[in-house]
Amino acid sequence: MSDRDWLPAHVRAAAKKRTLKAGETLFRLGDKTEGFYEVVTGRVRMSRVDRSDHELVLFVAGPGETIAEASLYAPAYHCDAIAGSDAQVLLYPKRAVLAAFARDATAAQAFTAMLARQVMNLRTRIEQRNIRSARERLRHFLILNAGADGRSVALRGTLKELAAELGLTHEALYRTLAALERAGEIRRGGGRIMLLRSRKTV
Amino acid sequence: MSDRDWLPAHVRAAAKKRTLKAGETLFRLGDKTEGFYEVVTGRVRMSRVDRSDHELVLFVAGPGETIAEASLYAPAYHCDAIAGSDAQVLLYPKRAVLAAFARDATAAQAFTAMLARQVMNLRTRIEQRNIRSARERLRHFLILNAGADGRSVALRGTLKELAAELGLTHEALYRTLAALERAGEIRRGGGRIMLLRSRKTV
DNA sequence: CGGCGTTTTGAGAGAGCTCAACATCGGTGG
DNA sequence: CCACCGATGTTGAGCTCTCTCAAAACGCCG
Repeated sequence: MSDRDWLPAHVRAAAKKRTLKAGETLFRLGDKTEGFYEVVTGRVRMSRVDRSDHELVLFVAGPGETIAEASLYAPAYHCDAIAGSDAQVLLYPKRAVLAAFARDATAAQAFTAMLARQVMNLRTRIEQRNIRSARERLRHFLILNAGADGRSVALRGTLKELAAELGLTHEALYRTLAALERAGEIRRGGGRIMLLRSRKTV
Repeated sequence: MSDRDWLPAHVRAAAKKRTLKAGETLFRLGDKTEGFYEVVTGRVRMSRVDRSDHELVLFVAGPGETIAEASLYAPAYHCDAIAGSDAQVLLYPKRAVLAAFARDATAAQAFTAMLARQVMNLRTRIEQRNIRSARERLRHFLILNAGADGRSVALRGTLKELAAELGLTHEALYRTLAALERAGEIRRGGGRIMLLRSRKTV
C-alpha cells in the first residue's frame, strides 16, 4: 500500500522532516495548505469536529502512509491532523511538488497512477469490510495477498497488526486461523501462511 | 462521490457507450486495456477468480461510478469486470484521455485532484466501516454528510440503498433510525434527516 | 531468571443478522 | 375510481457470531 517510488528524487529531497509529540496538531481545518505529508513513525489521525465538540475520525495514518494528497489542489485543509502518538512526518511542499509535476510530465503521471492504484486498493478493502464472517474475510485477504504462486502469504507484522488491518479483534483472528488450520485449509509457519486446498476442490 | 466534471468535454464526447446483459463480461484479467469505464445504469462487479474457481469480488460499481482508472497506466487489466445486472457503461478510450492530458495540463491536474479526493473519501469510508455499532456508524454518516448548515442530510436514494452504503442490513438501519428518532436525536421527513441535538450537549 | 508483549484458549453477553409477517406507497389496468 | 401488485418501509423474535473480559502459555530480551 505504500509505494513512494512515484516521487522524483529531487522532490523527495525537498521534504521537510517534522517531529510531533502525542496530541500535537499537524494542521487544522482551514489552515492554508503547505503540502501533503508522509508518516514516518507513529500515527497521525485526520478528523473533523462537529458542532458538539465530538471528534469524528476520518482516517488514521501509520508509517509509510501519506495524508492530505488532495491538499495539493486545495487552498486550505479540509480537516484536522493530530498526532495520535509521538510521530515523525515528512512534509512534501506543495510548491516544490507541483513545480516538479509541471516540469516533468512523467512524474505527474506517476503520481496520478499511484493514486489510481490506491483507489483500487481502497475499494477492495471496503469490499473486504463488507464481509461479516471472520472466516470469509480472512480468506478474502489470504487469496488477495497470496504471492505470485498463489500458495502462501508472507506476514509483514504481528498477527495483532493483521487483525487490526482486517478489522477483527486479535482473539477472533487467532480463533479463525486455528479453525482454518484444523480444517486443513491453511498451514502456518515461519511468518507465512500456506494455502492448502480450498473448500470446493471441484 | 461521483463528480465527473473533471473530464474535458471533448473527452467525454469521445466516450463510447456499451450495453451489457446481466452476466456479460466487460473485460477479463489480462485483456489489453482499452481505457476506463463509467457505469451509467446497472451494476458491474470487478472480481478475480482464484485457482479453485471461486470468484473474489473486489468492488461493485453502480451508476455514476468509474472503474479501472488505473488501466490508463497499465497495459492489461488486473481483474475481471462482469455485469451484475443489465447495464450501460461508457468507455473512455485510453488513447483519447491520455492525449487530452498531454495537451491540457489542467485536465490532467483535474483528474489527479479527483483521484486524490476519492482516496480521501474512500479512506473515510473505511474508517466508518471500522465502527461496529450501527448507531455510531449512522451518526458518523449523518454528521459527515450534513449539509453546509450541519443540520440536515438529504437522502439521495431509498433507505435500503443507504443501508447498503453503510454496510448494514436494511432492518438494522430502520431500527436504528427509529431509535434515534425516539431518542429525539433526529427527525425524518421529506427525504431528509434533520439532526436535532447531539447526545452530549456539553 | 524475570518481565513484557504476543499468542492462545475459555466463557459469557450483546448486537446485528436472518427469517417472517405486516404496513405503506406508487403505479397499472380494469 | 378502485383493486391489485411490487417494492419499500417497519416491527417482532430468535440465533449466531463476534466482541469483551479473563487467564494462561509462549517467546524474546535484558
